[in-house]
Amino acid sequence: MQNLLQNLNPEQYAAVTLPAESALILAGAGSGKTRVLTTRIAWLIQTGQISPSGLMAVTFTNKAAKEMQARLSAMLPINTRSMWIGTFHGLCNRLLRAHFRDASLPQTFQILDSQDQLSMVKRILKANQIDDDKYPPRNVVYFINNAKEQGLRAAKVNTYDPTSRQLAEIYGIYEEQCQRDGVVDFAELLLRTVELLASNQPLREHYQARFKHILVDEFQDTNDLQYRWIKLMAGTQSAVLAVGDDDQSIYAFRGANVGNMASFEREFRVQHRIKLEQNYRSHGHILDSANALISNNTERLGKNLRTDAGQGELIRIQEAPSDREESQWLVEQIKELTRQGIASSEIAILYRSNAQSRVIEHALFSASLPYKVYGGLRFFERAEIKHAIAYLQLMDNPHNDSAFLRVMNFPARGIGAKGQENLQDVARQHGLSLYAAVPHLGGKAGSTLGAFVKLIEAARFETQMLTLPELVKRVLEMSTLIQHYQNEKDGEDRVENLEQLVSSAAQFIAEEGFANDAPALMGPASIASTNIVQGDGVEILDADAALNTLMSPLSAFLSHASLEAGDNQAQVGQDALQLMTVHSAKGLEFDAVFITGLEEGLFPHENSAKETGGMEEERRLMYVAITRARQRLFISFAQTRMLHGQIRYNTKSRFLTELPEENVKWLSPKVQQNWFSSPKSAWDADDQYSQRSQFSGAGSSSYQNKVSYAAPHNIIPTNEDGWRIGLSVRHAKFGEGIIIKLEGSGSNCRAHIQFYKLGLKVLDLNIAKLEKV
DNA sequence: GGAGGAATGTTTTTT
DNA sequence: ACATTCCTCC
Repeated sequence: MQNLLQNLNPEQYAAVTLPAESALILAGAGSGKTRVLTTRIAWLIQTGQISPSGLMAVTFTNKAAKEMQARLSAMLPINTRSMWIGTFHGLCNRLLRAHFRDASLPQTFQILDSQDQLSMVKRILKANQIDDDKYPPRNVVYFINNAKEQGLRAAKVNTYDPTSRQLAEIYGIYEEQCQRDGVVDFAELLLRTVELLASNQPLREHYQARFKHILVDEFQDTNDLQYRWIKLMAGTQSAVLAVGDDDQSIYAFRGANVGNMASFEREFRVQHRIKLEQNYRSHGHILDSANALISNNTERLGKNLRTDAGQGELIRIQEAPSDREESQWLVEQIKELTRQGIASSEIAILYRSNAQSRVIEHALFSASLPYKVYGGLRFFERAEIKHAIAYLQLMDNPHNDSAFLRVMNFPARGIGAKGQENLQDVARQHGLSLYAAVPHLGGKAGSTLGAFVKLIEAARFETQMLTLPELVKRVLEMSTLIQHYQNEKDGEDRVENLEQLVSSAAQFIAEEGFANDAPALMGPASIASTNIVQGDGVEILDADAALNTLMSPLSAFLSHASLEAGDNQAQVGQDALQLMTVHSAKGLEFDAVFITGLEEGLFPHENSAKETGGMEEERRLMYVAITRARQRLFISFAQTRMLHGQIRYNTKSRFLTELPEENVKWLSPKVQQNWFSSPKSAWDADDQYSQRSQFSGAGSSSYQNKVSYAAPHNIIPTNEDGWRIGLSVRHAKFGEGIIIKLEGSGSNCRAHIQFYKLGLKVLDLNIAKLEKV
């Protein structure tokens, strides 16, 4: 035990050895959060305060869950597979499998991923002749997921106008369809579990009594439904350890509610709040900058990182005339870092949006610098894999319409759009699944579809006793998927992926502890034997959490395919530069980090201004970006950038002005764009006018650094008609103002103009009569 | 059923 | 600019 607690700093030690009461750990970036979480678990077990089955640890990503299991295994000789360590969705999946009857689900219910959910909504809109211009499928999906995250069923959704009534109606049809198909979407996994626990007292009390300790990672990212689930699992007796960092909350856009941290402290009567502020990652200049930047946010619980690592290097800031030159500069800097002996894989290039990667990739490619882009298509999201999975889903549940639709005519077997529509009509009339409706269909479509149904039935019969890898292999053969791709030009990769599916099935069986010869379709006998019937007749499962005790190998594999879409990350080990969005960089760290595109409108993103709290979230995003760096941090921006086929003229990000001057070094001339680059600049303040007038002259203002640089005219670009950012203009109606952004060119050129009296307007330069002042 | 052209929509993302 | 999806025509 002494080993476990060795080398913890006082705050970490305090967190690890907290009494069995609820607590909030504010864990700053690089403060050893995962270490505290895993050591806490190990300490609780080793000191005999809890058995491995008496605690639950929840994360957001599979990666984090696996990391926790791996570190725990290294600390204690225990089987972590049977422990309740997993993602919100993974653990809910397990609960619903164990209590499928109480949750009114078929035992082999399947999980709809986002793609499937969207196609299902599209299908419903079509079948009910709802105008998808008025109700775009994406919005409908958003509406449904949102309602579910509020815990609202279709019948309970607030409707206040015809549009919301229609949306609620679609939601209702969607619910019915899912139930009939035996499928649940991601939000449903959570909602179903919450409803199950809320309505089933014995079950709820059972789990509340069982899990004396609940640990939640990245608590700032929880949404309302996830928070409700934690409350239901905890009851009043369990000790909940919430670990999070409000300054790293960057997922409000997908429903995360930082407010859950405050609610947690209040509702769980938290007596222990521990701040982990000692940073083990970054050098001083980097950390000071991060601290200074984030102090501009008002909504904070308050935290300041410190380091013993020394000040280190200054942060380098580069201004480039264009995005291409920014990338060129990147190449030079990276070559220099490589010369200094920094491994490429220890260098990250971060950007706010994926669209920015193209020009960077181009420059890196031309310079023959190897790189990896994170965030592409993942293994189980590839079309050929989705097709194979659909066939596998039909083995377990042929009434899954989503799966049926995906492959009933793939590979093509002559079932046209007409036939498909007829089948859907017949199915709707009889209230049947597509599969069950086939015998009611006549004509040519009836016989071709009949053949397809026979194929599925034959496959189901033939594979009954096969193991999972055998079953996958056989289904690939019978479906002729592999054949189809072999005949297709450029199909080699797809064939390879399909073959890899067989090996990933074999690997899965081994990792999850299924018997090598277990029939894929057969549920484990242990489900029945571990169900204990309590006095009041409610079945309570008290098995471990291992998949092999809850599901058939096939069911488990299909869950795995939906819940862990596979790696979207570059291969580790290979020495290549790491390209990714700031969002995907969260949780990672690198020796050297480049943050690119620090421009108003891009970072902070222009869309963020529309959302309440949007600017603060952008600033947290910048905070996350800065704190990824261990030793070297570079920040760059470009005056012009190609975006959506148009040249955009942007000004430097306000975040740059929020970094303390003593921590940064400007590599390029600092351009005088002061009139609008300061976030606090007030347009109606008189002294702003005088600053503006300094622009046309070449001198530096007091606002500037001591050093004076080249005249800004050389740097700020002028477009073909002589318009440029910073130009003062007069409009007959709006009065005087200043151009802060230019979009497009030629006959399609607009200017964003900040008028002193009337504020921001966007004017078409070919229409508006503007006078240069 | 597939090729080729038009229309469309582009912040961030996990499960 | 560019990818994806939709639509039309053979």
